[in-house]
Amino acid sequence: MSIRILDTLSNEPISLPEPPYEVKLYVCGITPYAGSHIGHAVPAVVFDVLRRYLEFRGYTVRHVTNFTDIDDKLIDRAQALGTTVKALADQFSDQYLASLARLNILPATYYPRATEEIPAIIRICEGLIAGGHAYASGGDVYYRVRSKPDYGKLSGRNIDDLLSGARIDPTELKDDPLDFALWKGTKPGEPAWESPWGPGRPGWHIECSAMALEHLGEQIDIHGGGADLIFPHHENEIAQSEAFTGKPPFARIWMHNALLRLGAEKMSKSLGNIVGLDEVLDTAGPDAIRLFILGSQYRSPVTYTEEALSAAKAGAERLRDAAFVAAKPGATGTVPTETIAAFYERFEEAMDDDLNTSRALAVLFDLSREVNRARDAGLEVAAPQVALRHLGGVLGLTFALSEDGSKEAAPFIDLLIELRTELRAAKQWALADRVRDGLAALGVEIKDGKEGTIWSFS
RNA sequence: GGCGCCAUGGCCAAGUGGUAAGGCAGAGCUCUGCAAAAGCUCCACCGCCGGUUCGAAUCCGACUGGCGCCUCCA
Repeated sequence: MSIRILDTLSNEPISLPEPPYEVKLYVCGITPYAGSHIGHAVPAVVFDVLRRYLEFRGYTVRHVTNFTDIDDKLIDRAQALGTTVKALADQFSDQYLASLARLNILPATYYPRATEEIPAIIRICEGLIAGGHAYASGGDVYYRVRSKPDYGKLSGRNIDDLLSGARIDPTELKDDPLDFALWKGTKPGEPAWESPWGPGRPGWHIECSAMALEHLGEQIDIHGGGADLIFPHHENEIAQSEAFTGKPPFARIWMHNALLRLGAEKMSKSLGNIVGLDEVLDTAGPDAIRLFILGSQYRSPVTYTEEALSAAKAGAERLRDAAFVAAKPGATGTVPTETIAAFYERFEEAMDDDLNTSRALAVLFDLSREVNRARDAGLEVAAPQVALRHLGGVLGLTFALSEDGSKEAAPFIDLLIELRTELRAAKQWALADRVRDGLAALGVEIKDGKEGTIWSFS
């Protein structure tokens, strides 16, 4: 079977060409004007899993994710903080990438920045003007929404409905209130670049078209992002890209993840209901976050709650224990190859079906049970464990013990556990339990096994 | 107002025509100095009403409740 992804535009499952094939993947990135919240982890994890699964299935992936490092919010924020747009953007871009690394996200092949694509942006504006799809007005350049009849095809709207929406701010510089800015003439104090229309800066949507065109070509395979980008961002991207190249489709597949909610509402900076990504990373670790996100299919909205996260944390621990538990001493016999193969089949079947990570996760939990059963039955556990770690790796799970920076504590904890083991051997239960309870109070969990005692940070 | 989505056990979440995956929590048993972990067993008829069908959580219609986009947002 082949991988099928539901395309937002056609609402049909679309397959990619069979491998070997290089998948051209463009995922809309962030505007780095503030710290990241867990909502940002959703597309990062979803598209990371897409990438890992494609590679698992034999594809190579050219993955480009942009930083929109020039825009109104950045300008306002920089002025408020008395810093430069560039310094601000660099700070939050770096911070974002550091958080992604902690989440075990594979780095994109390339991370272009809007401010480094100005020549391409200008070239596209000129091309659109030449083709009659855009016009200069004042120091601005606007895309003419009515220049092609299919505007609105991605988000399922038509221009006249949009007009009746009445939240549009008509500007005298625009021929039509729905036309959007490709290039904005500069205002005093703003960063600006030279252009045929005078000094200015890119509008919001054009940078993505430019970067996709520059780094992936005129037609890409998968264009992804959060569902909130469907309109107007991706709608406008399609319009200007296809108008510019004259080669539809701009993207073979449009793939959008549902937004994370906090309580009943979506999490967003404007609502002020944000939970920082790094804080969650600190308390729950990367695997729990991934389990939490991948527990539902990417097009279903997930709701962030403490309970859901701690449930995911418990699940991550279960997987990790199974992935590394030791076989009984003197274990003989192994789990049949066919049994292992069946898990792979189920996993692939789930993932092929529009990245059904929820089902794929169920396979991993079943595989964990297989490991534990094999161990209890006195079998070798290496084979199912290798499979578990392999397939878990496709979902980007690290199986790492807690990533607490408490490594310095490890030797001391080991020493205490050694002492406790001796106390237990001497049947000094009260003292042994004091050690265990004391460690527990400090956040160190102990598990006694046949092969000795293991511990972890809870 | 326009476009669209969702409603499954205590919580989360798969499942789109044939009698409900998985996780968390809970109960019992086994194992164990105790505890934890692990294994086994148990725990739902799928928002409401009507319809189609031999048969529906799954299709159609109405209703109720919730959410998203239409404005910066991943």
